[in-house]
Amino acid sequence: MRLRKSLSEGLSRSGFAVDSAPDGITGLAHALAIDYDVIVLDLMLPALDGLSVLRQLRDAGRSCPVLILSARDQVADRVHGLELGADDYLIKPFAFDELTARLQALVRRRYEQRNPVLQLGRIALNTALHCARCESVELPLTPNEIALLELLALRRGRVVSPSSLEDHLYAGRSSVTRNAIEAHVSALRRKLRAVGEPDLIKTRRGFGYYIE
Amino acid sequence: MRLRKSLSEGLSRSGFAVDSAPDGITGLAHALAIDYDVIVLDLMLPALDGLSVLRQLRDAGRSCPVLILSARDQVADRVHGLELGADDYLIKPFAFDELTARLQALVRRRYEQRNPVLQLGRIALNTALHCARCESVELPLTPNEIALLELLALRRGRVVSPSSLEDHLYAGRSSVTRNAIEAHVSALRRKLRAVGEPDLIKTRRGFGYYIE
DNA sequence: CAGCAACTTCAGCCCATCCTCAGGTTATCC
DNA sequence: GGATAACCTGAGGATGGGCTGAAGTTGCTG
Repeated sequence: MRLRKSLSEGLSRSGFAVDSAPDGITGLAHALAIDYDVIVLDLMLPALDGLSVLRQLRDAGRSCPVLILSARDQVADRVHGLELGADDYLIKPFAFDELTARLQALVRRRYEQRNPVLQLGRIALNTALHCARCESVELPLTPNEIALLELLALRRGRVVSPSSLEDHLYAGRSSVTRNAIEAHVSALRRKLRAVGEPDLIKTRRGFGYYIE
Repeated sequence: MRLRKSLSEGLSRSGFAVDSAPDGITGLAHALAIDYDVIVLDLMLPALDGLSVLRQLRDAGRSCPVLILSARDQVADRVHGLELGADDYLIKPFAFDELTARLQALVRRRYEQRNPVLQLGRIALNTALHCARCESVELPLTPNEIALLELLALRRGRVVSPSSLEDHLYAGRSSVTRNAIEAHVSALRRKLRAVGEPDLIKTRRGFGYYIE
């Protein structure tokens, strides 16, 4: 309980957008519903234990990176977790900095594995460096604009709904106006237009935005 | 008992084509014989309990999406169900809308995972991009028209009632004239006619619309 | 504390989209 | 074959979704 809350707050402060769940079933449901960048999974969970959550996640074909938290004496479980496809583990108690470092490594590795550079028309989007270049000149994008562009790029070929974009930009934290997303899209388009890519981000009325 | 009947009727009214079975053995037999889009499985069943049904279904190599219905105090069973490969669960009592929403999600996920493009005659309907093409030229469809076409396409081979279409287009929100649907169908047909597919959407007088 | 950058909200505009109406057309039933 | 109900469709006014510039807010930095 206390651990969950303090982790949540600490990670938020460190710049992660955090969603947290009180038990295994809820957590699994979230993990199946949302494509998280990384999952921190405590092996000691109410309702559905961590290993089962992990197994079902993998059985569902989800490759999302998972970091396991385990007690010092849960050696067997930890090993089992790694066999089931966990990507890293940490033994409680741990230094908070250690956790953020590992998580960043996992997130980075994930995007790099998928090839960190996505080519979108004349725009080269580097998801590892979080920057976009047009013929090797860097676009001056803000964090939200980059995040938006990455979300659309990683799901290109699909329409992404504004509410889904909200979820990923804000992780359910604040409740913002629907217009916030529109404003960011607008700003992003202006900057794309300035380098001669006016039609990269398209609108599908009534559904959302998409690329390609 | 009562639950089964009312579920059956409610789901039919919501546009699902429903088969129901009074006990586990019958249900399992149906599930093995027919490749359903989705299965709603109550854990409390006569003759053969839900978990056994699920296990045998999975043992037979069937990957059909399964949604479990369980009582609030059946936590262990629910967990077990998820371990056995159920895709979602709902705790009784539940809101009916919640059920239809989950079922829609399961059905859609299934189709989209396979292939987001449905071929309807010469029309290629992309459910991920929410657009329709005829020999690579895009049809200028409005959101409601696309939604309509997708609903009919996902249930092709079956007649879909106007009230079911209403439910899905408006999510129960507003109450519109019955004519609204007719108007949209009309507009959709006109656009299909323009590309040489005049008879894609057919009318079954007194029941509704269908494709193929 | 001032300055600045990023973010969110506000307000207004534009126009695609919707719904309804009214009248025409087609199927069904006796 | 006529009556009736179900369905079709074009037109037009109302709606509201989406875009954008500008103003207000927050939070960081020096």
